[in-house]
Amino acid sequence: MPGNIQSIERAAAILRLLSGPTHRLRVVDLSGELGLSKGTVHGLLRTLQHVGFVEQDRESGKYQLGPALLHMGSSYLDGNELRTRALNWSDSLAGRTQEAVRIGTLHEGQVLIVHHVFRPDDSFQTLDVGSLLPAHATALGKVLLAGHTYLVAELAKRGFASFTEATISDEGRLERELARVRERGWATEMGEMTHNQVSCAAPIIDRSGVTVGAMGIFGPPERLLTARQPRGELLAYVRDAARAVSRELGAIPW
Amino acid sequence: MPGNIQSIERAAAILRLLSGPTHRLRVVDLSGELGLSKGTVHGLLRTLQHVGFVEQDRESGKYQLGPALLHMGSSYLDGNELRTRALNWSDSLAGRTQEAVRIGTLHEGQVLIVHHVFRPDDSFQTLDVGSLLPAHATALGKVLLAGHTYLVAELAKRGFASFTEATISDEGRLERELARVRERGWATEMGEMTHNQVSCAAPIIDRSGVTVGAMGIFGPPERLLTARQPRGELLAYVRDAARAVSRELGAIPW
DNA sequence: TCAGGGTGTACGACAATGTCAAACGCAGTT
DNA sequence: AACTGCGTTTGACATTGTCGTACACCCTGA
Repeated sequence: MPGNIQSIERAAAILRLLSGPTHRLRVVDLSGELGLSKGTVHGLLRTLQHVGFVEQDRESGKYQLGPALLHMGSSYLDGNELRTRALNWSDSLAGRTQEAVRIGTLHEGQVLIVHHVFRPDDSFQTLDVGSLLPAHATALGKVLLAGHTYLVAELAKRGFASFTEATISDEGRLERELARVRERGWATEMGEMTHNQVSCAAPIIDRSGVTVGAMGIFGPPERLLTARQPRGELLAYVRDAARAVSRELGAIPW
Repeated sequence: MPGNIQSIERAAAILRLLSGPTHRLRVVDLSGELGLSKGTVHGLLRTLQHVGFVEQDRESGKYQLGPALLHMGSSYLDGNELRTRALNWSDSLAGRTQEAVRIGTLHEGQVLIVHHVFRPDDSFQTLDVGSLLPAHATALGKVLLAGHTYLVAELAKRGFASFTEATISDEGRLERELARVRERGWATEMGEMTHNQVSCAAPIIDRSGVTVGAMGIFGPPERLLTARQPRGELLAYVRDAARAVSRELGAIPW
């Protein structure tokens, strides 16, 4: 790997920090975190500001992400084949199941939500598109991990965070769970990330056979489950929809 | 303005091209467009790919935007004070008016949609968050331009595109329209961007008195208009909501 | 009112850094 | 089989970004 442009890598590191839990950071915070001199960070920030990637709060002097990123994020979605192909199918899946639908793909070992259809009722729901979810604690993530085995060992180094008492945070148990996912062709998750919230999902596969995404529904257990298992008809709808999208992507019907 | 880091500016230019109408571009397209050597562009792309800002379609070799941008875009929204403060008010505005609500801010002379609440019925609607709309052909844009007068002359240099026969594409007419917007405190738009689609909007003002955003509703004329003017009660709701958000931002009540 | 520590910002000098043009390998065409 | 187009790699040059220091500014507390 001959030469990566380091000023760009540093700029990206700054943006990554700014998209973390603290949305506004000072120059010294960034320079400390990155181990760079104040002046260097300031130069990077100035150009990032000039291109609209960051903006500065004139009162506090702190820096935050800029509007250009929002537009580029939505442009990414427009060009994303997975999402484009899945648009219709996810709508009809939501209609059939009467549940919220999400489509995710892997990004840095987490699940990036690229599409989200609200549950078709009038309840207030917040859009998850653009969110990063933990892979080991969501049905979408399990499906994706099942298709990219090498990742599990890598993620294990950082450890698997526990969100509820149901979270699978042991590598061995997770591996066994993923093996089941692979053989059955779908995954479930039972309150492993949020209490009173369960989900199931199936893989989306492209023409070369790799799992490029996952599609699933989520909601309260009393609606999705019978006898501690996903209701059969819901599961069938999910798997059918994911298979339909795969076929649109050029996968050989299976 | 001593020294902007040019590799970052060039990287940003690449990303801007990739977020244009053509979502997949080749190295030569980019190098031609930017006037840079193929090798340079390739180096930039490699680094951008490494940080997840672009990805390469392995079959065609073309480059497109990457998933990291999606996450950063949504992170921008999380940290955006305008949107955060407006969340509740836009929901209630949509409920009261039974119409779709949008909130926009200025970005590079256009209207960047930072929030969008669907019309509360079951019709299929596509999310506009992240979209860039022309400022001169939307009610949101007129409100924003009315608060940033200097921009009109600047935009006039590039010309005002015509979308329908109602579009105001003459600078003088637009200036007069904006003067009316300023004195009335709200703007309308009647099929000037899309046929059979009208909108009205009011300004959102921060503690220092500058117009930082605009909030409005849009929909078919038969629901929004009476006698070729926005229905009084809808307009009142819009203005009330925008004023409420302004107050949350610290603006002095007026 | 005046020091003090904190911040964001500007300025240089040095050399590490990114750039360019030319060459390579690999497709699909002709 | 030669050719044209692409993405990619290489290596030498000097442009470019980096670093430390120094400045201007805003708070805080005495």
